[in-house]
Amino acid sequence: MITSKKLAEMAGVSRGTVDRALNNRGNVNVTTRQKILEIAQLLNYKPNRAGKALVSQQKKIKIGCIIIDARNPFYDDLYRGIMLKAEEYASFGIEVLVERVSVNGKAQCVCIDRFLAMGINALMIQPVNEAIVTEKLRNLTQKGISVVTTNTNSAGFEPFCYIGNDFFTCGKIAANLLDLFTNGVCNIGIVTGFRKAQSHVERITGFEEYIHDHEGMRVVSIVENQDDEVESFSVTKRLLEDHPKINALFLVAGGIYGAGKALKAFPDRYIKAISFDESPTTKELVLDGTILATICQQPVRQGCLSLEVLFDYLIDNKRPSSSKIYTDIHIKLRSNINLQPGYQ
Amino acid sequence: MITSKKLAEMAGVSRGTVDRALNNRGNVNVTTRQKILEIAQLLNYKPNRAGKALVSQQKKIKIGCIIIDARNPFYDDLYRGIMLKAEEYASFGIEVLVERVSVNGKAQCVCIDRFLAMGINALMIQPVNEAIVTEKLRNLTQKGISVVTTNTNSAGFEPFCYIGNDFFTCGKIAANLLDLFTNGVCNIGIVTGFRKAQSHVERITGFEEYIHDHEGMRVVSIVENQDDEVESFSVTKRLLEDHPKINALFLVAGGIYGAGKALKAFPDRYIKAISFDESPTTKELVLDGTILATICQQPVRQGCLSLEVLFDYLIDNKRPSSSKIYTDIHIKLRSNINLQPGYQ
DNA sequence: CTGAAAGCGCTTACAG
DNA sequence: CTGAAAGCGCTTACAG
Repeated sequence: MITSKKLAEMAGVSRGTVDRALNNRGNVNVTTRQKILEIAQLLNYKPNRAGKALVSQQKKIKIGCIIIDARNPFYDDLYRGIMLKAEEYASFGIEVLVERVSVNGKAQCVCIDRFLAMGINALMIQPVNEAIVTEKLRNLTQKGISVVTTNTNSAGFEPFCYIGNDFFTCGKIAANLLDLFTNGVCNIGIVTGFRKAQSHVERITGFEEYIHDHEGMRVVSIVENQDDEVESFSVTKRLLEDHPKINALFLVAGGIYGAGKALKAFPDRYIKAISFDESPTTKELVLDGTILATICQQPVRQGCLSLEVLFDYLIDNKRPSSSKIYTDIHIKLRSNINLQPGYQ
Repeated sequence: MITSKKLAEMAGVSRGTVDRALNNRGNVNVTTRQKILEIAQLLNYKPNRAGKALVSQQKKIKIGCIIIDARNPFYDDLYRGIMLKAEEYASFGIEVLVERVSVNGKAQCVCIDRFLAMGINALMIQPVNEAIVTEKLRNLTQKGISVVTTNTNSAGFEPFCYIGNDFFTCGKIAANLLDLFTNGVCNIGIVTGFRKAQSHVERITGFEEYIHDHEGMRVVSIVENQDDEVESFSVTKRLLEDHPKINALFLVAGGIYGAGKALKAFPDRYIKAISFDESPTTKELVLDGTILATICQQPVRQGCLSLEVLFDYLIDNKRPSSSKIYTDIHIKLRSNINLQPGYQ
């Protein structure tokens, strides 16, 4: 293995100088620097991660994490992913602070300020889409604190890296499944969460793009359930009553349990339904056949990846391959919804 | 952070003694050992990975990898996964040796012997299912060399860890998809690779278990294509000619391109076809609608995981959570077959 | 059975 | 602009 010590010997300088040259810390004579870089290149020198990690512990690196606090098992999975990595990184001397904050821009900002006071070096956040948060995150970036946004993004903010889903493609896949389940002929009812929520809009846009060149597929009506189970039950029920021809249902966001209850009120309509994510109630609906497929987005992995990206950057100065990392999209049916996910 | 140095101070002994006690290296007075373990437990001591990694480099750890050499892009992906990790571990001073060997038990054994002579500490292998290989792998295990089997296993051999697919469940999922695509009513033709290949048999068993309680689904005939494209074309063509009622096709293994060609000869039959993996030719068949869905098994990730498991064990003495790690099963349709996989 | 010393590869003050 | 020394947390001979 080629080490910085060997490099120093070959260049006839000290290891300190090698370090300064390779890491652009200044205070190196230009020609000396050139020489060192050349030799490093020639021997394909790669700094040893273990050595690097050991000394970076002295920096007492802290990573702050803010995830949304709401009654949604999806967020619990995100949390689990974070904790998995937090534990691993503890053994590298890195401290990970995690806070669950309600869906509220101000509350998120307060938490960020608290993290700042504690001296975090990087932040992972599932941001609420409010101007006040965008502003705050921009501020952090200016201060040199890298921000990773997970699962959602704050409009107009350019994070160090976004980690999450490609909502547009998810919508397309939903349409593709309905196409296959109905032999390309269906009257579709769409139940969305909020007409304005960016992720919900993107899913519907992807869905519509797919059916655009599938003549037999038609959207009959779109209703909104505010991500609320009770509301979802009543709007879905009314939707199905008002449109007896609907034989396919696209459940865009929350309120799946409520919609499922409504579906069960029309057992003889054989409506093909598609949903997202796999909360326990959704799982049950897939298992009992009310929902034929649900499209999942690896929340645990999103949590893991967010910390991995920051770790690699803080310890190794290694940037992610892209500023957007999309997790895999899993189609789950009755026969695979109960599988343990592979190693996260 | 709590370090072995701190532990030593608290127990009033040297770091050497702490090390011997915690790692069961012997030569420690029983009561001293007890005391050290107690304190470690109390303070929830976790050894620092960076420190451990740094010293384990002096062992010059070598991992040997043997994957099958055949014209199958699946194996290339496995190779890519291995190389990804090999590069990462190089920066931990670990050497990864990779050989591609033809489907031949003796050739694999010769390669293993070569690796032994080079002093490998662990082996990753995609074993050929022959007694001679099983025997050799058992031998390695006895010598204290951990063996991970990837993608397939050698009958009767208990590896340190198996990493790959759950073929049985894959078969079930295939049946589940056909169920959904045909509204539960179909006459199925099955094209398998080899009647005796374990993985092919398992996929068919899973498939049959699913249709067992789905009255409308019926298997009309099973044919064998020897994983050969030309053979596959002719047996599939004959199958469809002989059974005009077949409206669903289950492609169990290789020869997908040939089967696709045969399918195209019967455009007016609208046969619903399902396959496995995503070689370039299979991708094309999914994109042009000949195959509706293909079930994929993350070969790159299988390669990565195999090395990860060995790394964690060699460096950290950490065993995998289970002796079988199944990678995720991805259902790919026209709308998601061209997506880049998330971070491997 | 135990401890003191040296070393893994890297970076960080500090003295010059 | 440069080098010598110390140190991160762990393990490994070696001397007693």
